[in-house]
Amino acid sequence: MAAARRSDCPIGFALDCFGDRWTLLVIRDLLFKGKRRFQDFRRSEERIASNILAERLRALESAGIVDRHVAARNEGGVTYCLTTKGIDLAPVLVEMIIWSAQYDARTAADPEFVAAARADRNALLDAIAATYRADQGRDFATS
Amino acid sequence: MAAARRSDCPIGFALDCFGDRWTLLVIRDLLFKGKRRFQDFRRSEERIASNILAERLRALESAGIVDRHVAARNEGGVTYCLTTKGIDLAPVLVEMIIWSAQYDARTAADPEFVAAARADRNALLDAIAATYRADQGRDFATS
DNA sequence: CTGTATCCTTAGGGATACTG
DNA sequence: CAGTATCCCTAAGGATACAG
Repeated sequence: MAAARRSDCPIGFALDCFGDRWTLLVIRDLLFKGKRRFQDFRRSEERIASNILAERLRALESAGIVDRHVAARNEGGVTYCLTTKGIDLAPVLVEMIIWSAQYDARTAADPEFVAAARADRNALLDAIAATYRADQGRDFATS
Repeated sequence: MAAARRSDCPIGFALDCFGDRWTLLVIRDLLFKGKRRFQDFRRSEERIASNILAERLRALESAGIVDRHVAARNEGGVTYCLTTKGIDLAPVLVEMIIWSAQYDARTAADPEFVAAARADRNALLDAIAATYRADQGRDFATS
């Protein structure tokens, strides 16, 4: 169901994976907002429709960026989490956040986050991955 | 003509600026392929239509990411170049290239480029900016 | 709660022709 | 060469209802 890729360019490939108006927001929710459930994503500020969300999650799963887990009955519900391939998108998102923080006055990026990124980017990325893996989902992206 | 922004999230802002199927390819052409002219962009592998290209260039200009220059008559033509704000998108593109190089076998990223990025990312970004400003437009992104 | 299923609307995009 | 102007069309997205 994936659209035919338009070129062998790495930028083009990345665009094919997450170059639409919704996918990166879902990844943001996973990476920075600790969201794991369908309804969590739906409640995000941007108000994604349920059919669109379902489709994006399926696409992300089939791209190997997200894992879908069906919890035991008594646990309730379905959860999504990033694979390593998904966590490896953190640098892309971080650079986008830094760029927006620099050029958009209205952007609600955490100044501490940006300062940390500039001071020691590798340490920040390690921290993000560690935090993600610890499943604590601190909200880095917005105050 | 810019669509209303959907949120104050920095990721959302970035998406509003270049989160479509074409804009980042134009920026790629400027940043890594030394392209400066309308027809250059049109000749890119992905074959953008002239009306779409014109619209994206206008949007990029009005976002302050690209500057439009009308050369003297004897110089011929119109050229586009990145502003500082546009050059500052290099980190985003670089991370996308690294990610694609890691996860897509078909991607035609220059191994030297990726190695340089991993070895000393800041040096690479400086080199990109310097090369860009020197207007040499070496082709970093693809072999 | 996690999705499907429909229906409908619109914006984005392709093709093509044309202009200064 | 650097775009406009049209026309057309489809895929992407919103609303809503509902199923397991």
